[in-house]
Amino acid sequence: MGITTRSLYGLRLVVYLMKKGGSATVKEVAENEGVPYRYMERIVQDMRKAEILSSRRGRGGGITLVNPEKITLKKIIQALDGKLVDLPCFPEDSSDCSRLIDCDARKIWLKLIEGIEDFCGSININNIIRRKYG
Amino acid sequence: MGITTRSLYGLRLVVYLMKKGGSATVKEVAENEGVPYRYMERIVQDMRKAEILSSRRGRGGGITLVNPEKITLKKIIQALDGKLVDLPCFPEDSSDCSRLIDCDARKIWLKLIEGIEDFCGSININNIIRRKYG
DNA sequence: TATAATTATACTAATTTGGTATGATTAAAA
DNA sequence: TTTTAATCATACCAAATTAGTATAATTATA
Repeated sequence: MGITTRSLYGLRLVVYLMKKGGSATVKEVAENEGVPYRYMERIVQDMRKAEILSSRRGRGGGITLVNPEKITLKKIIQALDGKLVDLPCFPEDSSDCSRLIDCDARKIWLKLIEGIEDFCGSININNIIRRKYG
Repeated sequence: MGITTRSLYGLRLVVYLMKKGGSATVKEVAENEGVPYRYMERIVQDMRKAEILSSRRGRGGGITLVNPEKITLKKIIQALDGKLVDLPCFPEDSSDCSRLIDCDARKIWLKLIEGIEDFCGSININNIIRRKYG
């Protein structure tokens, strides 16, 4: 289970903006966080689509966190990697994998996924940065 | 965070052997679990090195779980994928990533990893199969 | 009108994953 | 003692994913 650089950089972006307590340009964040600018641009776009942040175009524009106090690790990873955990045994599509019905192995994986989703959903970035918890 | 087919098949192997309650040949397991034989052979080798199972060569040989009651999801994934969760920000090597000292983002990732490791370590396959818990 | 920003999309390179292939080794049975 | 049935050790390859670049369009301000 690998953490991608997309999520890695996405979290850095969120932390950066929270600490700054306002807006910034993508360029500023990329430079300060050591992330390739073009790459960061694309990460920002996905986060905007997921409504983690909003943006303003044109000179003087930039990005702002939408609801800082509600951003969890789960949201960031889902926005950038699509799924939090990807189980490659052909889930909802059914048709494939004849073993699916009453597959004990699969039940164990689903248990794992549920646990990870709950846990990631409970990791509130703002609370951690503000030292409210943990 | 993707689950690999190696871990997927490794867990199937463990469940198969537990239900059978004894030994089997790699070929038997591969056929019954719908896994390519040569691939399963390599998975078995890594699990043997991790002492999840033992093997006997030659005609009449096969594989057996070593301590079925102690096998967790953590052990299986670590044996087959190396790390449970891989954080690509150059950890123990230090030298790389000048941001490392007091990096809040990294602390959050380490918190996640710790949580996942604890959780996976608590998922005991035998207990689940025997319906002792869960 | 120039400039500084985001947006959209296409492309490419590197790495990882998933799987094959080949041959050696071991041990039991014929 | 030879055949057969099993694991063991490596090397190889192809497909998919990930990481990152490139280009041009759009938007808004100065």
